[in-house]
Amino acid sequence: MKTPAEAKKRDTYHHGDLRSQLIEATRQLVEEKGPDNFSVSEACRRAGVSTAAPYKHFKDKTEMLREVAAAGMIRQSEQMMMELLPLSEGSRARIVALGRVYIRFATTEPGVFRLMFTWMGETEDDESLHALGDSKFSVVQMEVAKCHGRSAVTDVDRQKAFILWSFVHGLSFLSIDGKLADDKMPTDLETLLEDVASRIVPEAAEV
Amino acid sequence: MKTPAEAKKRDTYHHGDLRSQLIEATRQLVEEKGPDNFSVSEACRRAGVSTAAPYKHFKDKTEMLREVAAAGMIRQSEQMMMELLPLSEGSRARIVALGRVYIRFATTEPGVFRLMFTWMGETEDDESLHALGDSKFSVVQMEVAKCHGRSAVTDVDRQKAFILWSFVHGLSFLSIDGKLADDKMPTDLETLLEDVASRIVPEAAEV
DNA sequence: TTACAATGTTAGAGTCTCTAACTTATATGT
DNA sequence: ACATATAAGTTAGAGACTCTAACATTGTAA
Repeated sequence: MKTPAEAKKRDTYHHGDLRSQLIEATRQLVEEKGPDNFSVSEACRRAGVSTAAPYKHFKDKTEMLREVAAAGMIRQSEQMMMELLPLSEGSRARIVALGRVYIRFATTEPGVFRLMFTWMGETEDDESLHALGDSKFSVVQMEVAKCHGRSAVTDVDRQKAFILWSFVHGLSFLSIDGKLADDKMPTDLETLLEDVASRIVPEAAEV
Repeated sequence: MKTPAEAKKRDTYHHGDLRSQLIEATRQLVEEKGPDNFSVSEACRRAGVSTAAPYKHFKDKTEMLREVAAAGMIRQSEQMMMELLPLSEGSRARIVALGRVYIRFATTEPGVFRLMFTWMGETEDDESLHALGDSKFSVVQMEVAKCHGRSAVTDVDRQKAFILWSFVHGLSFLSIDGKLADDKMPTDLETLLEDVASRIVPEAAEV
C-alpha cells in the first residue's frame, strides 16, 4: 500500500547511514528551494525517516545547515586547489584560475554558496566556518606573494589578495543575482578576470 | 490589568498608521535578529495588533520584507547621492565616496543590507528591486565616464564600473562578516578604496 | 546472554503563517 | 443627516514546522 512517490521503506529498524543522507538531502533542498525555504521535515521525508530522527544526529536545524555550509567550503577549496595543479608557480594564470573557480562554484551551487555566508555575521557561530574561509584567503595571499617572486607574504601581498578576494566575492554574488547577464556585461568573465588581475599583480615574477 | 511589557493599547479600534509602523517594526527586527529570524508575529506584538492584521496591508511575510528591502535600496542611494554633492564633477574622489557610502550602509545596517540581496537570485521576484539596483549601477557608470572626461558611457566605462561595483559589493559582505577586522587588514578602509580606485580610473579628467 | 548505548518511533507542546468569518470605524452618495 | 459600502481591525482555527519526552528496537560488549 506504499504510494509510488514515497521513499523506499526500510526493512531494518535502523537506517544505517542516516546522518550523511540527511546532510545530502539538506544540500539538495538548499539548492532547490534556497537556504530560507529549507525544512527539516522535508529532509526527513526524503531520507524516509520520522521528523524526530535528525535530532539523534544534530542539535538542531542550524547544525544541519552548518554541516552543509562547511562541506561547501571544503568542496570549493578542493576545486580551487585542483585547478591550480597544472599551472606553473608564480604565474598570474594561477590568480585568474582561483577567481574563476571561486565564481564557478558560486554559480554552480548558488544555494550552498549563499548558505556559506549566511551566518558569517552572527556572533554565536563556531570558528570552524571562519577558519575554513581564512585558509582559502591564505592561499590567495601566497599566490600573490609568489607572483612577486616572494616566498613570504608581506603586507602589500595581503592587501592585494584582499582586493582580489573582495572583487571575486562580490562578482560571485552579482553573478548569482543575475547581474552578469550578457546584456549587462560587455565582455566575458575570463576577460574580466584577466583585466582585474593585470591591474593588481605583475605579469610574471623575476626569478 | 495591562502588563508593563505590553505595548500601549489603542483606545481606537483602528490603528491609524499600521502599515508604516509594521514596516518599521520589520526593519528593526531584521536588524536585531537577522532576516532569517524575523517573524510577522513579533512585528505584530511590537505594533500592538493581532497577528492577522498585517494581511490587510501585505500579501504575505515576503511582501513585508520586500518593502523593507526596497526602502533600504532607496536609503542607500540617497546616502550615496548626498555624499556626492560637495565633490567636484569628474574627480576620482567621487568614485571613492560612492564606495565608502556603499560600505558604510552595509556595516551600519547589515541586516537590511543582507535582506536587499537575499532574493536577488530568485526568479519570482518583481523587477522593482532589480531596477533600484540597476539605477545605482548607472550612477557609477556615469561617474566613471566623467572621470575619463566623457559625457556618454562607453563599454569600457561599463566594465570599469562593474569592476568597482563588484569590489565594493564583496568588500561590504566581507566587512559585515568580520573579515575587515583590524588584525586582518594592514591598512584602513579609506586607503584601500583609494588604492583600488587609482588602479581603475585616472586621477583627473582632461577638460 | 544480558545489559547498555545508539538510533529509531510516536505523541504532543508550542510557534508560526495565513484564511475565514465576523466586528467596528470611516468614507461616500443622495 | 443618514444609510450603506468599504477599509481595517478582531477572534478562531487549519495546517506546517521545530524540537522534546517517552518508548521501541537493534547492535555491541562484558
